[in-house]
Amino acid sequence: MTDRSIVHEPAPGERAAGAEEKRQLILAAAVRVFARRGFHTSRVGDIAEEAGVAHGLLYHYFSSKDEVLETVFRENWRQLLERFAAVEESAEPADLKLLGLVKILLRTWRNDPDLVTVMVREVGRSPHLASQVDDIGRGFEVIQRVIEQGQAEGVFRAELDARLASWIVYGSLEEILTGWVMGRLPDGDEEVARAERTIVDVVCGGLVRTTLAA
Amino acid sequence: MTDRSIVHEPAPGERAAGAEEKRQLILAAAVRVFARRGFHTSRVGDIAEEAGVAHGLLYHYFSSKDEVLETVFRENWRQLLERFAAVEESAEPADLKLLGLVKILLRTWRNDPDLVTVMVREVGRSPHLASQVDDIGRGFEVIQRVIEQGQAEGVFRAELDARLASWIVYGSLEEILTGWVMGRLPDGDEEVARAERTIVDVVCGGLVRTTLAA
Amino acid sequence: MTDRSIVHEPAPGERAAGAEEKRQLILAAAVRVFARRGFHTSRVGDIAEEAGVAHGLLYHYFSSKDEVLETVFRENWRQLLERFAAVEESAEPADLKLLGLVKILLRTWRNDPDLVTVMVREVGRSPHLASQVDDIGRGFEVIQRVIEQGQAEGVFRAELDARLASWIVYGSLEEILTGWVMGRLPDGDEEVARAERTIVDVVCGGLVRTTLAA
Amino acid sequence: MTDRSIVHEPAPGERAAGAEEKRQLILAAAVRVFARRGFHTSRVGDIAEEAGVAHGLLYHYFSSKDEVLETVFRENWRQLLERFAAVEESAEPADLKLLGLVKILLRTWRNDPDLVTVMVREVGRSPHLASQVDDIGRGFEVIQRVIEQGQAEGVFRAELDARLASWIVYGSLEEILTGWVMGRLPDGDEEVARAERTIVDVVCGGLVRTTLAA
DNA sequence: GATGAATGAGATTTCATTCAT
DNA sequence: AATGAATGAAATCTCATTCAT
Repeated sequence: MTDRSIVHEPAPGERAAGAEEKRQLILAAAVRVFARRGFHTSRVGDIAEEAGVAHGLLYHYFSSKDEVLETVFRENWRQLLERFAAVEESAEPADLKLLGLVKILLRTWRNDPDLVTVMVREVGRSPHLASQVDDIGRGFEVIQRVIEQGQAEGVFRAELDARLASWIVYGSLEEILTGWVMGRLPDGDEEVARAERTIVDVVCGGLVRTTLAA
Repeated sequence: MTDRSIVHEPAPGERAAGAEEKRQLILAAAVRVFARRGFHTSRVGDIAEEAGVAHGLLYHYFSSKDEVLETVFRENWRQLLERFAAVEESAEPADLKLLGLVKILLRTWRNDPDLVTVMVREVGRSPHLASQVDDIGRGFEVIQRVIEQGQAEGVFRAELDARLASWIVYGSLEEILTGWVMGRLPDGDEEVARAERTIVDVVCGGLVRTTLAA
Repeated sequence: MTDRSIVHEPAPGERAAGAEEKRQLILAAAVRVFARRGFHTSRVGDIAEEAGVAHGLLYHYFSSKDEVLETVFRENWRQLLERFAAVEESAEPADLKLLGLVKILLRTWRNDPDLVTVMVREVGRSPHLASQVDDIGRGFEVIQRVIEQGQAEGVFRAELDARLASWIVYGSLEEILTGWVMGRLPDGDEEVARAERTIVDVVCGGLVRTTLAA
Repeated sequence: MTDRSIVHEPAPGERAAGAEEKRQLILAAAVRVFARRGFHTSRVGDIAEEAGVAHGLLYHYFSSKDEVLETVFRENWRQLLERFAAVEESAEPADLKLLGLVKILLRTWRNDPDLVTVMVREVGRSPHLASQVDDIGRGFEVIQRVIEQGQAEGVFRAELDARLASWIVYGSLEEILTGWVMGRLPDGDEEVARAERTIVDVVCGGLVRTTLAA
């Protein structure tokens, strides 16, 4: 929606609007199909059928099956990055920012599990989606900067490698999402809340019981 | 190698030995090819060529391309689990055990990057490898038990969810391996050593600087 | 031809008509190829080439090579059964009906030897064409009912097993068709006419010279 | 057995006897497998497995899968022709000879249904078994000569085409065998007896009730 | 925009046959 | 004689993509 305002609209008539709707229809269908069957085993015909259009139409909006996946990733990851940026720019202390980032990712699961499934399973580790490399990196960088900020503020330990730490945080998130995606980890509302707490708790406070805390 | 002594040898002749060698040849070739091109884009012919055998022979030893991947996973993961078990059964305190587990996984990267590439990219998140589900879970369980042991010994904080914590630890490991696999994270000897330290450091000590430590 | 008027036409445009034409093109090509090389030794590519289309198109209309054969059988056998029914329902005496049925089968050879070749060689005795079983049986039943009618009318001997007799009649026909198909029996116009006569003559009158006839 | 005496026996030792046994073992297994799955869908490995030998051994005794089928046909058809010849040379009248021939073929079904299945389904109509052509023809010729003898003796009607008539007789037999093979016709002892009677009855006496007979 | 017929490269898998042991 | 590992031609079928309508 907000997105739409950016896109070139040839005419404010129904034609263009209808066309854009179809495009979104196809993208949404693709997410469902990719989530269900995986990218490689999904057929272009499956996506078209799920969207209720002829499969030829898909090539009106996208140049290939790969581009559909890339678009799914790009358009959604951009939204995520925007929300990341909002957290980063907030006035919170570093640890609360970290919690904010964690919440953004984990709650996306509740909102759109299919989308997360696709992101986690298909995009994260496939080497052939060119665009994704930089964009994903940008997510890590936000986490890294928040950690560095915490170190600069004296809240986080300065001796830790902030870059590696950002990978640890992100890895924790992605693994738990994967657990939910694969159905190997319960994912009710309560569990999501607990996961948020536990990740921040472990990553910030560590597993070890400090003498004072005891 | 160690395997060989365990394996049933149908006949003490060279035939069986030769056959087993070929099987291993194919499996090793498959790992290289899957690492290079990904499972779905690898052709059976590529594997055969890499192994220096006719592609038909592959079907003498395996019933399908899928079974090759499954076998790669199963046979190697089993080895990993055995080494995990050794660490778990050692007399070390919980945090050192955790370090031991971390080392096992991260150093495998140095020993056999292709294998890790395949495990991380193809197996970890593909829902269609039946056997894998249980076996992977068994890895998590070891980590979880080590954490629970730490909690029981009073070293680790008891209020943390040990199961989620094990996913966090494993996710950290896998993400950094992924970083190496994708070439997005430097992976020299020094970096591997630092990653080991950082993971244990973060997970055990947390990011936050405790008042006393300061 | 007659068929066309019955078939459901999805749209009154040329598209559907063109598609149906292609389908028939493929079926006709398949008959020629199967007749020439036999079903098992015919390649899907041969059929496509004979039809002048890409082999992929065959799978647009049929789900497998087997289904092509099944369709050839089903659609043609149905026509035959309709002509059988017409004879059965006519007002002729039983022996003339029998002659009618014989003529239908034997003259098909002259009209479409390839089709008969396929029917005789590939369909009649292959156990894996599911649909065929019932339909073939229906052909026998017509013959049997005509014989039973003849018995009821007192023209045919009542003590004969009508079912077995129908198999005898049909076997006579099929064997002579086979002889033509295999080139072991001459098949000119005259021979076909003589075969018609001889079959009816033998089956109705018997080989034995009756005293009176002598 | 009787056969064996004709074959060249390299030495009267066990080696040769054992070898010949294996050959027969393979042939018998082939008949069972061909009957069960059809020639084209039977694998050489199936035959070997059924025979309990390695599939390589098959090529010790036969040059190809085709040759196995050809051998099955040749060796068994020869036996049949010998029995046909015995009937032909007997002193019986033509109609009884005809009955004799019918009995030979139909009773083989009871003795060895698998063999008949293979003969009927695979050999009779496949154009690629070279040798068979002449041999099968020889069967027809016996029938034809018996009919001609009947005509010469004045028992059978002279105006009938003896050659076509022989095809009719043979077709009747084969069709009923096919009915048994395909399970579309009951095949108990009684049914076999009735089939014998009916075939001779129809073919000799005809379906039509003669005035006197009535 | 929309359809779906048509294409054809390409992938997996099968299996008869060979041959070293 | 006997085995079964090894070969590789060949076949079916899939499916992304194009394009005429």
